[in-house]
Amino acid sequence: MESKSTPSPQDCAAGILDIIPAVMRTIRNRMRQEASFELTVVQFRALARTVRTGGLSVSDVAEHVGLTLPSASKLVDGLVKRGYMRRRIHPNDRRISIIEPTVKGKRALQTARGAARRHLATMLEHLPNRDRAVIATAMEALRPVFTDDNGKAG
Amino acid sequence: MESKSTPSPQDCAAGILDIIPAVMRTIRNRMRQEASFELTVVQFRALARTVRTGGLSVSDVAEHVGLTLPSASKLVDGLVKRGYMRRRIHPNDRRISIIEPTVKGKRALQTARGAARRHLATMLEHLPNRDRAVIATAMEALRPVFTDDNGKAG
DNA sequence: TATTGTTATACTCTATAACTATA
DNA sequence: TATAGTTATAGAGTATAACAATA
Repeated sequence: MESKSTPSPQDCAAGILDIIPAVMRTIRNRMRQEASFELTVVQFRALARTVRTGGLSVSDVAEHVGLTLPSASKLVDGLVKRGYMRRRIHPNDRRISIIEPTVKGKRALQTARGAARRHLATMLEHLPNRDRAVIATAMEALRPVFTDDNGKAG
Repeated sequence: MESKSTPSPQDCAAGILDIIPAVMRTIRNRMRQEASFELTVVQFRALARTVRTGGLSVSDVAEHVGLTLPSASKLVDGLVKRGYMRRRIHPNDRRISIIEPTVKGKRALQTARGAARRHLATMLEHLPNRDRAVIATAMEALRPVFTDDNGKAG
């Protein structure tokens, strides 16, 4: 594999298009199979954002997970109904719902994240150290391109 | 960023879990927005597999895209109805449907792939060459872990 | 009037169960 | 009986449009 000498943006994009969906499918399927995974990827992301920020609006959720506002509202509905988060009215603007995680939500997130991480880690275990280093570095390179935030999500 | 010295499988997994969904969301949203993208990610993958293999069973499609057999059957239904592929009966076993791409299917795939690649490439353009090299290498490292096949998909 | 969010409605995707046809 | 696939049915997720409440 001596194709490492400066791939074009197109080559790089092709590689991403080729691999990322497969990785995502693995993550998603795993979430579906595991009993401890009671969250879809979107729900996971929404909850993670809620936990991370400590409290945010429905619009913020919508933007973060890439849903329309009505869909985000329904997404929150479901997570509230299941006890992972709660709605609170913004003290200065009664139109705004502040979404906050519950203790159960924080726990579920940690459980889900841990299980996903462990499963992925198992799959990566047999790679040479060097490959893992490259992968980790690549993820950090991709972060600013595909993420609004700057820090670690979660 | 001097965290390159041998990240643990867990660290590596955390990075993947952090970034991959965001990348995937970008790809998916782009596919939804672009008029030239008449395919969802799953449809895209199924069609790509069909084109790549030249002909395969519904079960093969199901396994490749990670759907149940009935769902894959319906997926094929839709793609056949829209003229991207056709069904043919296996000459030696009449139970098996051989799925083949049509000319329109091959063209649509190339169009979709090109558009996706161009869009992603634009996003990656401003990265330093070195980052792109790392990303491309990382994708190749991930390929055998998350993919059944060995060659390039497409 | 503009903004934030919810409700109403419909469509797509996916799953499980039951079924058909073939081996 | 076992296998490949389809049909029937139902549930989740998402979108657009219409609405309600607040600013």
